[in-house]
Parts: sequence; structure tokens; C-alpha cells
Amino acid sequence: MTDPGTTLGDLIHQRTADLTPAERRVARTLFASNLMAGFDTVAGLAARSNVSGPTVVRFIGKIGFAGYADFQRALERDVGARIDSPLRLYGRSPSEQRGDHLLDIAGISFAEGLKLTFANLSRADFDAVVALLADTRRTISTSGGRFTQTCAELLHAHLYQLRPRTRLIAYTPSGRADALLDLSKADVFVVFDLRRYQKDTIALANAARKRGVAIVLVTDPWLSPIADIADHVLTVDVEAPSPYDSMVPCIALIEALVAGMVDRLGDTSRRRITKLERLREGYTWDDREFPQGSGDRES
Amino acid sequence: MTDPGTTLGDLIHQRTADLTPAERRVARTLFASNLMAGFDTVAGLAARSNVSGPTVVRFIGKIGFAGYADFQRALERDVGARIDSPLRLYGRSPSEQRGDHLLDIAGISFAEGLKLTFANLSRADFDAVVALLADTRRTISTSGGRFTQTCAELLHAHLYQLRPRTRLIAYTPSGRADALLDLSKADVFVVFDLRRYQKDTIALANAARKRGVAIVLVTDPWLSPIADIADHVLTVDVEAPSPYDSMVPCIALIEALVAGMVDRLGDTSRRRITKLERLREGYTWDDREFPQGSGDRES
DNA sequence: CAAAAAATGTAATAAATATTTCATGTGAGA
DNA sequence: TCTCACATGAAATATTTATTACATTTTTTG
Repeated sequence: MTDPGTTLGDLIHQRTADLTPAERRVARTLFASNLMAGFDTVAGLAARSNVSGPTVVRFIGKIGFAGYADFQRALERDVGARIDSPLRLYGRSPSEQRGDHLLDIAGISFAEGLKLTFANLSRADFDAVVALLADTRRTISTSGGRFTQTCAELLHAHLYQLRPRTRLIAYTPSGRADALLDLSKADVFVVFDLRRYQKDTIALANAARKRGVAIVLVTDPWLSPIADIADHVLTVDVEAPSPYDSMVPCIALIEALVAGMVDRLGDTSRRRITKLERLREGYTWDDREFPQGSGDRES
Repeated sequence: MTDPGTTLGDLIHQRTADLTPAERRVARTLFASNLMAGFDTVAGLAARSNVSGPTVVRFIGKIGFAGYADFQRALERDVGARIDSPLRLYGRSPSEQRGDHLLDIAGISFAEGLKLTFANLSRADFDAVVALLADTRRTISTSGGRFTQTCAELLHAHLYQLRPRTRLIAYTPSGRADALLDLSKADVFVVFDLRRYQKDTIALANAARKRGVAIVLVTDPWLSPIADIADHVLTVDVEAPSPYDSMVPCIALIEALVAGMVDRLGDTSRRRITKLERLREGYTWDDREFPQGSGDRES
């Protein structure tokens, strides 16, 4: 059965490559429910995933189980290992808000989210993406959704500092349409898609795929449908101490990618940065009356 | 089905009095396994409890479920709500145990920076700022520098969701000039200025001061000159595992402020969010086919 | 653009499961 | 000791469920 030390989630992640699109949808619903959907019947899981029963069965077979019952038994052990102790479960009172100021709670929460995110990021994918981004012959296009456009902009700003041939796809229907025209096979398309996944972003990614570009997806652990067609998927946590999702881990990932690129590009990028700053000194409208600024990055 | 707020465990405990000895054994088996045994079949649970199938069925009926299937669905939700962070934490294939990958170093570094930032933030200033931002009679203007404009945009996007009268000052000379015209005494001006401090941002803040607005400054521990004239100063760390400064703690602070506002505004903001989402449903071209996401925020 | 291969769903089937019925066992009170 | 109410399980049954075989659709490839 499963190796000791390997969780069911890992197991599924490992075999993701061999899965067909419909089967991947099953994997997605599983992840989206913390695997809880696996306790449903075959038909139930199939319905939730918008696939047929046999697809679920084939999926279970592919990830290495003899049958659905076998899978459920493994699931029971897997989930059992991760559930809180009974004392915690039934002992906690509703108003057990240990902790004082919101800032204390938020600080811990953010820090934990970050650690989790970075611990679970695939090293292989991360390195591969850094390599892609550091390949200065390719053009890098970045894009995001309503909120995550911010992330795309930040990544673009950094990339722009480090290398030529970077492009930010404007978050407008026409901007996105135009972008498609220019995509060619040697390009890289970095797309941010956190829940709730936007249909138009998915459509954009699909169109990009057809043009043969390499697709890098940054998404949450529930996995955007774009994961099906992406060459590399990087997942970031979105848990936050508020009803909203957090972009903190996503921003951290972006900065980590940039750090990786700096390592890799070394002098090449350093020279470019210097050049850029010279240009800015001469041409920008700001900083003109106060020309003392000379550091790496400005705010 | 189960009452909201009552866990399955509580439910069983409540009905314990009505149970026969054999049925109580079933309850014991369930508790002994953190309810996990409930995912077994009727026959399986019966065997584990040393009772017969019918006893299990009668037990399920007594605690208020229509049938075993009904019980299992409830169990799924109950356990799912309490399970530890999904698949992570233990995950990761054996070969990639934490080591010296950039991601390991970056993860720790970011987490530490966050903890430090939040530990050192002034509680008083934080609360005061939340109060200011939650005062819906005032108009809130946000602005930033070349890089930190991103932060201003993010804060603006959140504020806009939560309350009326918010304004993002465009990062252009004319945009900033125009902004000054509209600033009045009852306004709040939130400005981001991380090193290296931009002269034009400082000038903008000075002009705003003259008009009598309340100034909230977010800066790094070295303090932008704006600190001298600001009403409230919030400092965030900028250390990063790269030659660049990090915006991660700054983003986290923004999200914490938003969390504070949600607490404070409560229903008022909730109603606004609902209204906004209704409007969007009617008018946007995206998101129509993917309504499954349950998160409040979209990407 | 056609042919081949792959993916996926439909329908049939076999297995298992939950549930009901009913007989047996157990203990309390006359 | 008898009886009655209740608890419990064995066996039968009706239902649900997983699985297989096959047909249809979609995608890939030459």
C-alpha cells in the first residue's frame, strides 16, 4: 500500500502526471475538501467532480489502490493521523479566544501560513520556474485576476529590473486579446489564479496553451483548473485571520523567485540594474530635485 | 441534520442517556477513534464495537439520523471542519526533507520577519488606524512610491470592498496634483514610503499636511522623513533573503488592518460586500460558470 | 484531413451494504 | 416461577454501490 511517511495527498500529487483531465478533476475535488470527499461513495465523488463513476474508479486504480474500498481504508488512516485530539475537539469552548491583540493572532497566523507554504512548495517546480524566468532569450508575460493582478504587477516590476523581454498583460479584455497575438512558442506565461477562479483567466490560459507557450501557474492548494494544462504549478496558502484570503504567501513566493533569479543571473542582472538606474536619473519626473537616491530599490 | 454550532460529538454525548448498553459501546468505539470509525461500514463498525449491525443502525437512528448514509455525510462535514491543515506539514517526499534549499531559508526568513514586525508594531497606533479607516464619514486616500504603489492599490481594493469614500491616488505627477485639490480636513491620507524614500512622495505628504488631513504612514524601521509630520506611524520590516527589500510584512500589515476593520464594521461591511457581489454577478463577464469557490475574495 | 489512439460516459452486472423482520435471550417485578 | 418488556442478534431482503464491458466522443498524429 502506501509508503510510511508518504501521505495520501503526496501520493496523488506524485501521480498527477499520469492522470487524464477528467481524473485530475477528481483529484481537485479531493484536495478541495481536504480529501474528505473521498469518504463519499464513488457515485457521489463522481458527481461532485462532474465526471462519471468509472472515471473515479480508474483514478483510484492509477494512484495505486486495488479498489475504492482499499482507498477509503487508507484515507481513514491518513485523515485519522491528522485530526486533532479528541480533547481539543470536544473540549473547546466557543469563546476560547486565547490570545490578546489581533496583531498577536495575525502575526502567528501569517508566519505559520508562510512556513507551511514554503515547506510544501515543490522544490523541483520552483527550481524549474526560476530557470525559466532566468532564461533571458524567452519573453515572460505575466497576468492575474481581479485581485491577483497586483501579484502579476509585482512580479513584472521585479522581472523588469532583472532582465529584458518582460511583459505585463493588462487586466482588460482587449489587453488580454492583444497579448495572445504576441505569444510565441519560446515564451513563458506566468499566471496567478487564486480562488475563486476566474473563467476569463482560465480561457486566457487555454488560449496561451494552444499557442504552445510554457505555462507557469501560481494557485492555492485547491488548485485552479489551469493546473490541468500548466507546465509548472506553484501552490501558496491563502488562509488569513480575516474572512478574506491572504496574498502574503503569494507575495513571499514572488520575492523568493526573484531571489532565486538573482542567484542565477548574477552579474548579468546587476549590470542591468545599474543601467536602469542611470537612465532613471536622467529621465524620470520624480527624484529630480533630490538626486541623492542611489540604492537598489526604491519605494 | 446537525444544528449549526453543535458538533457531532456533542450530539452523541447529549443522547447518551437514551442509549442501551450495546449502543453505548458503539458510541465508545466512535470516540475512541476520534469518530473515524464512523467511516467504516455498518458491519465494520458493528464488529469493532462487538455488537451486531442492527444495533449500529438503531444507534444511528436514536441520535437523530435518517440512516447510516445520512450519518456519514454529517461526519464528513464534521471531521472536515476540524481536520488540521489539509495535506501539508507532514507531506513532502522523503528526499526533500528540509535542508538548505533557497525555499527553506526564505521560508524561515520571511516567517521571522513577519513575527518581528508584528511583535514590534505599536498596538495603540494600529488600533487608532483601524478606527480611522473604519470611520465611514471620512474619505480615505491611499498613495505610495514606485514600488509601494502596489501596497496602496491593495489597501485601496480592500477598503473599497468594505466602505464607501475611498480613493487611490494615481502614481503620476498629475494624479498627485489633482489629489491635493480634493483633500479636506476630515480626510485620511494613508501613505506608504519604504526606503529609499522618494522625495516626491514626501512632498505630497507635506502638502497634504498643510491641508489638515490626518496622515497615516507605513514605513520601515529607519523611518521615512514623513514620520515627522504623520499622525500615526506603522513600521514594517523589509529584510529579505535577497538583495532587495521585502514587501511581505507590509502586505501582511495591510491584511491585518483589513481584518481589524471587518471586526469593527461587522454587518455594515458585510452588507456592502454582498451588494457589491450582486452587482458584479450582473455585470461581469467572468466567474459565471465557476460558482463553487466559497471564499469571500476573488483573484 | 483522415486514421488511430486515447479519454470518457452509458448501461449492464455482480458484489456489498443497510435495513427490516423476527426469534431468542435477559432481567425485573408480581 | 411466571410474565412482560426490553435488548439483542441471526437471517432475509431490498437497496445501494463498485466494477466491468462496450460504445461514443474527443484528441492526437501522420
